[in-house]
Amino acid sequence: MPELPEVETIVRDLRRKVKHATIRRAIVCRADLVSGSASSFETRIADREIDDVSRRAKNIVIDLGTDRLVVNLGMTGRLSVLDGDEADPPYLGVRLELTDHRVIAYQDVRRFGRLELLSAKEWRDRSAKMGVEPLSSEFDGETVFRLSRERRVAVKPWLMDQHFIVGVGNIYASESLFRARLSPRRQARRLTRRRAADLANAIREVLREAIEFRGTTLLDYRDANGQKGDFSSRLRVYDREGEPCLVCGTPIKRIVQSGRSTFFCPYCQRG
DNA sequence: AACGCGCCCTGTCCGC
DNA sequence: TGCGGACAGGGCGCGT
Repeated sequence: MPELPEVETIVRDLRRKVKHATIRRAIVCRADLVSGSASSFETRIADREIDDVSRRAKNIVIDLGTDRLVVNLGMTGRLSVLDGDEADPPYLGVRLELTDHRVIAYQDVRRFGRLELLSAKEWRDRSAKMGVEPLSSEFDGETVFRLSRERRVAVKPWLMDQHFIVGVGNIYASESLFRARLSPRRQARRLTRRRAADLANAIREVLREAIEFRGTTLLDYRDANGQKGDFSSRLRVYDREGEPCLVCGTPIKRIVQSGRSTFFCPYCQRG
């Protein structure tokens, strides 16, 4: 479900709401969602203060001092702050009860998500192995050019491979390629420096705009307040099969690459 | 090594 | 109306 803009939206909400709050106790309702045993997870997280909330790739990182609670939302995970007197929401996986009686709730219909408790060092090592952040200052056309060398895979699945660039998933991969006027089927290694620069700019632009609009809700995504994202209506190709291209009017095409849907304009994206 | 594919799981929608 | 299949924002592990 959530790609970089959706995760970033949740992180900003959470930071504002629960930074410096203290977790009184954790209750694991679905043991398969947490790493290690449910009881050790509950024990380790009790009586911890939340020093900060941040994002790395598509992960929400809750800084608990010596430990990091790392939440990956999978396809349908939701993290929200509840008042505490309300009933448990559906598909509740984990409840983090705060000392001020609010509750951070993790819900997940499909249970592809994960909550992991790592030491600061374990998290640092994990983070060091991840790809480059597309909104960081080290990301530019040269980065895209360098990382794509010798990659025979098509550029669209390459964009979604978190070993190279993080945070871009199925929606924003299609949207970035449309803005850069690049064919999703082109081999990554065939990108010229010029095309790589166009793609880097398109990625940054679409991610920034999507964050401004608080992310894209197709079905399940909600922010930390339970609200939908507003970027859905700004999508130019994703989920628009058969509809006219907003630039040239050609019907948008859907193909399958690496088992995932790709949407593109066969006329504008010949390059 | 790099890449494609199946799988994890539940819900929804569409065609017959 | 009912049913089976396709599909859904992610990521891992397997085989080639």
